[in-house]
Amino acid sequence: MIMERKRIDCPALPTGWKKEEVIRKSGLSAGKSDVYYYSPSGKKFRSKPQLSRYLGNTVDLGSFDFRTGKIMPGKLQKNKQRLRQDHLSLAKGCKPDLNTALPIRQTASIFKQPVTKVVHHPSNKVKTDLQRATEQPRQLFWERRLKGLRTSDVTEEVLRSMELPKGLQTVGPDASDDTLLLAIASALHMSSAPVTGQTSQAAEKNPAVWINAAQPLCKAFTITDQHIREQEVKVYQARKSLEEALAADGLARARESSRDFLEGRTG
DNA sequence: AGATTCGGCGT
DNA sequence: ACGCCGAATCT
Repeated sequence: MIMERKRIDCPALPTGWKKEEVIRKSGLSAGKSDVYYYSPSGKKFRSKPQLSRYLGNTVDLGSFDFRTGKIMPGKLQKNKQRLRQDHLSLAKGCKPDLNTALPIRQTASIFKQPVTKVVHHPSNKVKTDLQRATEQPRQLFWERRLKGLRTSDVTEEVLRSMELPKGLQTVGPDASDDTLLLAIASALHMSSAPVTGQTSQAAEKNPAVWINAAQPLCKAFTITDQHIREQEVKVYQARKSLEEALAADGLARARESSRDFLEGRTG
């Protein structure tokens, strides 16, 4: 007997995502149901955290109800978020979860994502001035929050991290190279001003007092022609592998859609 | 091996 | 009461 096993389009998710509900037919929990989602590529998801990890920041699942598959506003958004990155998430083998453990703003985004400053006064008006992005107060040592973040691809495999040149060294309370890398990457995107590092000698002795918050927490550095030439090679190689990846992806998509067509499916 | 299915822990 | 995920079972 063929059970009704229909995968229905889920409008609350990006196009191509399907939802399925399976009724339990025996055991103590007979009559209850399980809900699954399928990505456009066919990967199965059986919980909201799993879905959330996969979609990352591309979709806000805050008010997404996994069981119904609909956005449910009014459903108060539980603050499941710990203020500190505590023992629980810092514990062995537990990778930080970009989506739930940290506010989106703290990622090294290519977009400016300023902190919103809310001041209570009836006569205040909302400013839409984009320029204010650069005027926002910045927390001293905010880079510490980048600690432990890892780049990973959609399959959650951790990608090989970049290595910084020897000449770059951290200043301040967090001495890890990982954080330094992220801090510098952020600095490059946050402002069009040159990234110089901390130029004050005093910053090294007493960072809390002398840090220039507009600059990443690294010692001042010098760029040589040799550095530039090396970087040019890296960029060339990166472009080449991107080109290859795009070509491979194009082929894969073409294959998949023709297969779907032959098997009478819809895309 | 991969998919399916139900149990049961934690909240 | 239910979300989530481990693991037994099925194909």
